[in-house]
Amino acid sequence: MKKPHSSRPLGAAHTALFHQIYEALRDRIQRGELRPGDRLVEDRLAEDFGVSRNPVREAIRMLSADGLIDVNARRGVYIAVPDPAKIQELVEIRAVLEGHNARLAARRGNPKLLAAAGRILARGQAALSAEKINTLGALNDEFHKALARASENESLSEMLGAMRLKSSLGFAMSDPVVQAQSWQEHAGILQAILDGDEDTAEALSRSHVLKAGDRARERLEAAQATS
Amino acid sequence: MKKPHSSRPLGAAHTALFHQIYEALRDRIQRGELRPGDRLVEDRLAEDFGVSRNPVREAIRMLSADGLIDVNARRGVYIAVPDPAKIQELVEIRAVLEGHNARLAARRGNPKLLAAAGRILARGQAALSAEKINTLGALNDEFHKALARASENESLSEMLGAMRLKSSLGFAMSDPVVQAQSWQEHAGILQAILDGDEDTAEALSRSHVLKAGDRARERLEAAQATS
DNA sequence: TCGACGTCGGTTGTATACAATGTACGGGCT
DNA sequence: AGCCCGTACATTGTATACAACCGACGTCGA
Repeated sequence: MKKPHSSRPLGAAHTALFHQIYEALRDRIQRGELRPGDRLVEDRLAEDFGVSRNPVREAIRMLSADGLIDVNARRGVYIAVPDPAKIQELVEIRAVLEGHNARLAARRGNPKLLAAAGRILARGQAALSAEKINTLGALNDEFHKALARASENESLSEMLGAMRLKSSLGFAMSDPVVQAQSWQEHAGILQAILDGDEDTAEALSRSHVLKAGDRARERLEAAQATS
Repeated sequence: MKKPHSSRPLGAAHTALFHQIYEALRDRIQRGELRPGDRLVEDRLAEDFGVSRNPVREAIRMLSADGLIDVNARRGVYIAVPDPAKIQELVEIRAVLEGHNARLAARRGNPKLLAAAGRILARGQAALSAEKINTLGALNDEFHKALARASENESLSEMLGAMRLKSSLGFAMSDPVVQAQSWQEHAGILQAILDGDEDTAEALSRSHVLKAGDRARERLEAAQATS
């Protein structure tokens, strides 16, 4: 169950330990190394990271506030197990926000930021053609991040990032045909933004998120049915 | 600067200390007992609450993840000082979400939940007539909470609550005339929801949040100009 | 007079130690 | 056999102790 991840000694940055641990755990969750339902034991984490329990606990509190883990008082903390209904709620909210974000991006029309998004889009399509499926998940995240930046609303950008992470807990990537459709939608969204067509950009973004949410939910329910 | 708040010994509930402290600090921030820019010293808080520094630190980490406090590594933590630009960003996002929430509430049309909102509305209008201005802030929060419940989207409800808190950091209440207009808008929103008019409900909610945001920002900039 | 430097108090960051609770396992009873 | 209960262990929650760093004050020198 637990890979002997063997604790690289925390990249030795000059930020506080609890912060490094917070980011490390966050990364592991995002990468799927820690999966929903997995238990986090403070002692083990402390030993793995080569620190005491205090920084670990503080990191855990932050993850808890982010909603990435569930704390059962005195019964241990677990990676949050996605409840399909909650995920659906989050997806609906994210659809609205992502749509608004696209509208703002179209309104701003910042050439530099949109060009950056275009580059990510090209890389995604290239990776798709080359069938480098394992990199598509990260590129997908990059693309949405680029779009978020293009709206020039930093708070919105942060919120969308957090929501993407929360609503995509279990699964890392899907199969090629689904990815192909997804990147086609990406292209349409970016085009609408470049055209300055706010209504279309918003509508396409919304439906994109909702569709991706449906696909994810299907897979989630299928996975939970087998367990 | 520091009132001798004298530390009632934490209501003696049976939840973990760090959690109680988290909620206590959250409350103090919401009530305005702790104001933006105020410093939080771990030792003092620990002594005030009659506990050690560990639970205090964990509570601080949670508040930090919520965005309610700013942490300057090794330089102390301070109640977040609202940057007008950021507040404006948050208000815009909140307007979109509150609008969507109203749309959902109109779509659901849950009689019980809408009746509850109606009762809050009546209490607010009564308090307005009686010029009990100091209670209007809490009632305003209650009304928006009731509306959030009426959309029957728990995640949205939580997010809106967190955003209201963050975007209304410094100020507790405003003057009577502003409040009167605000409660008039509340009535309009609820009426549209009761009519099942999704478009109107959304539009009114949006403009309500944006107007309230403008008023708050004016007062904030005025306050910062004097300091 | 003014600025560089050293020292010291105050505060944050981390480690270790102890208390308290939950869980799992096994013995005894029916 | 099956269930109840008690004991031991594992783990969380909290307290205390130590280390590292920041900032302010004062001294010294130009």
